[in-house]
Amino acid sequence: MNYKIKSRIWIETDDNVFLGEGRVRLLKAIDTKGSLSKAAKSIGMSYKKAWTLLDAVNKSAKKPVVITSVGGKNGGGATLTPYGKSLISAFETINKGCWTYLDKQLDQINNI
Amino acid sequence: MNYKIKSRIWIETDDNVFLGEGRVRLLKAIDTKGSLSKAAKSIGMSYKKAWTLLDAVNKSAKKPVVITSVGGKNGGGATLTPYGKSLISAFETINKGCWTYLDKQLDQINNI
DNA sequence: AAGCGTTATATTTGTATGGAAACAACGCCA
DNA sequence: TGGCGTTGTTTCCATACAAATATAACGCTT
Repeated sequence: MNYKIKSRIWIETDDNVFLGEGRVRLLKAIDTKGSLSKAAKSIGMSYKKAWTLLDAVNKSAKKPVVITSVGGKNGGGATLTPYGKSLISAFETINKGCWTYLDKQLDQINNI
Repeated sequence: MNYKIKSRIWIETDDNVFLGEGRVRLLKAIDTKGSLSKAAKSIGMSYKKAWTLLDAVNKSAKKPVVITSVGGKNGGGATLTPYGKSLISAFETINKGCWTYLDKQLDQINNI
């Protein structure tokens, strides 16, 4: 059995984690579901954890990432801003590039 | 304040973590100290945790990484094999390459 | 005005992780 | 042969993390 190289990347501001793979997955679910509770349920995450993650994202973001509203037409909801969509896109592009870089290095480990 | 991209890489075999940054730090300390207990103390890690990590490394490695001996001249000890040294070197090279790749991608995040 | 589906928040409960300490086994050495 | 400094292993406890539960607040809708 050969070795595999795995990686995790994330974005920080002042030692606060801002964006990682789990948060990106949550943001994408928010984009398709339109609500935080439905997004959390769709990815098997508790509402509380989802709310905590979203709160951390919004607190350390330079511009708003998700707009939430309480009460109203359908009880409220959460929508991803264009800035949030761009962030997700950039994150995933960089992440894929990291994977392909690591794949190219695999021989250095397996051929020792 | 600008964003920073951070990363963690590790090596797996069959869903078992084989080598990561913490294990590499432990292996390097073993190389300089010659014993597991002294290595653990030198990097502020409990002996039990160090032993557990080393056990996992040895169990999923394709060739021996650390040779341990019980009893004897100085009570025993732990020595890094040439294979282990090569692994550490390759791991750190790949890790640095990952960091420089990510640094080059930073503008994609900060310029949105 | 009551009901609904949200967001937002606090409280409790359960679980997993990690450290501390204790101790057996081992083999050289004096 | 007893002492020493290791590795190897178990047990217990504390702490942090995660999950479940409960509830308030909100504002449209009917």
